[in-house]
Amino acid sequence: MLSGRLTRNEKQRLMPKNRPLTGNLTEVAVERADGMANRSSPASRTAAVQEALRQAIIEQRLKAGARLPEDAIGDAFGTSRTIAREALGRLAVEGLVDLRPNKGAFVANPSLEEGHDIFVVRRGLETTVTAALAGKLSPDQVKTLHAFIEDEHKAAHHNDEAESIRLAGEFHLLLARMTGNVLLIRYTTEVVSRCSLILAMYGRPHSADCGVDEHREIVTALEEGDAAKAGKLMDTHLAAVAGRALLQAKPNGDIRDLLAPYAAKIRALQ
Amino acid sequence: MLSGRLTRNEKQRLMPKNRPLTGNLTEVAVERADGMANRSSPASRTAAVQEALRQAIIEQRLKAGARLPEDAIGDAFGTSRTIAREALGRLAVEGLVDLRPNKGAFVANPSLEEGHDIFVVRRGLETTVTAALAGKLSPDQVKTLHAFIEDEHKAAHHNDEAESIRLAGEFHLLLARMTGNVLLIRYTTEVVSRCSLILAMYGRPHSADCGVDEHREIVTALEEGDAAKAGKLMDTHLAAVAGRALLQAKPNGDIRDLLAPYAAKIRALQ
DNA sequence: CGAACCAAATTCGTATGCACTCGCTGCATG
DNA sequence: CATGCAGCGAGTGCATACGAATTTGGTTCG
Repeated sequence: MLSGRLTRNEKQRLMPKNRPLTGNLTEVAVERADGMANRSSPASRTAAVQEALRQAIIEQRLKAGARLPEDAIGDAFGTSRTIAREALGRLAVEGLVDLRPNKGAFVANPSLEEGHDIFVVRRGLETTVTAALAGKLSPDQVKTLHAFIEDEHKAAHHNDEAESIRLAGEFHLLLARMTGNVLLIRYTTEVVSRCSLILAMYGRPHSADCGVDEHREIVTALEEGDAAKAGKLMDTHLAAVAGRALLQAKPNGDIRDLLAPYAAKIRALQ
Repeated sequence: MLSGRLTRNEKQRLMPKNRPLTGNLTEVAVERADGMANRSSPASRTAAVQEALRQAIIEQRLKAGARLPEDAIGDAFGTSRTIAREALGRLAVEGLVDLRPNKGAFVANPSLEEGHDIFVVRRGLETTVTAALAGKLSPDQVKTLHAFIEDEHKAAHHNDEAESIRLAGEFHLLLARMTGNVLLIRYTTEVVSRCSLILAMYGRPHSADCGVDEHREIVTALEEGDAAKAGKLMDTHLAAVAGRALLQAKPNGDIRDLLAPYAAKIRALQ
């Protein structure tokens, strides 16, 4: 019964032309419609919308600071504002969306400073991950990790920046999931999402691929059961990623991008 | 216009007698009504309800596993289900509430295992806090901390267990807030909430007060700027708290409390 | 006497309507 | 020409209505 309703997407064509919505919401919705359908369980439309928006934000198809009106999202996904609102609320908790009372939702526009803070937390969390994992990986898990690193290597060679960032994030998530610690998984997922956004915003091009070898080293240390070494490697790895990314604003942005953070700051004040 | 509606509480008397609601929702609501009123800004009713429920859960006025029907909460607080639902959703994110699709919301009933996981994360986070704070405390902050520890000491002497647990949590929050790292503060707040619940559920009586001296030591190490020492102290402190708490189930619970976890496990299966 | 089935009640999931708030535009005024 | 302010439109905040799913209790049949 759910799948039938997703075809309602034609509604989007009569979306109000009111504002030059930076990223095209309808594209996102259409593309994701399949994803929602072939997901084995409906798992609540909210989750589907949330996931779609999350991807769109991380991939920067929805630009930082872009407005996210509830009805536009509802229309785009063929649901009511209720669903859209709920999804936005959850994304706000994740830190990918800014929710300003009586003003609406906006794609998060983290400053460099916030980015720094997030990386600090991430380093702490992932050090915990390595501590939990050192010497406790099953042979299967090790195999999975090595296979994954192989994929990363390939993506890096193809100079596919977006894919590299995504895979790098996935690697860290993979590690977190192997701990089996639900809370640790959730927090790690959140910070990785946010870091992906930050890297996409501020990272220099080709800054992600350097990490593959470091990933390999970390896995090796984990296999050896050397928690201290693994933790150290992870920490310096993340510090390196943060350092590469957060030194400066992305150089290839046009004026609007460069001004966006300042505009956001002003907006935040009022 | 809002305040008038809170008098609707008489509705509760005809609340269905279907289940022996472990904690009385209406008590919670009434008590909190003032809190909502004298809060300077309305600050959204959702937040108020969320806060009230959070307190109620941590103080175990709403017992673990208790049902939290949306209408009952709405009625109790004089709002609609919309608000109640939103608040429950946020609490679910915090881990204080279990949200089972199509079945409703329940007060979280963390198992010892989950408790262990949460403490693992907490140790990681708070180690990060100490790392961020070591040698960076202003004289004012140091003074604040010492004053706080003094309060803890007094509460411990009064054998006020609930207050001791609350203050112990507050101390850790105080530290986290001093980092100024928004994300770190949020995560720490969450884990401290959940740990409070777990301690209340599983902690042995008088197990909290032992921590005061350890708090003092941690602050001293932070003043000295010895990050390693402070981190170590924090880690062992939390390990000790966890150890004291999680060794066994609370002995003074009545039969229903003792059976609750098992009941929850069965319910979770189906 | 027990099991299976059906019906009623409860409660959730979702949509939608109304009111209020905020920001903007255009006009009047110093 | 700058400033203040009414009116207006967009969009959220909240309440409520309706359909669907799940549980409960009773009833019937083996």
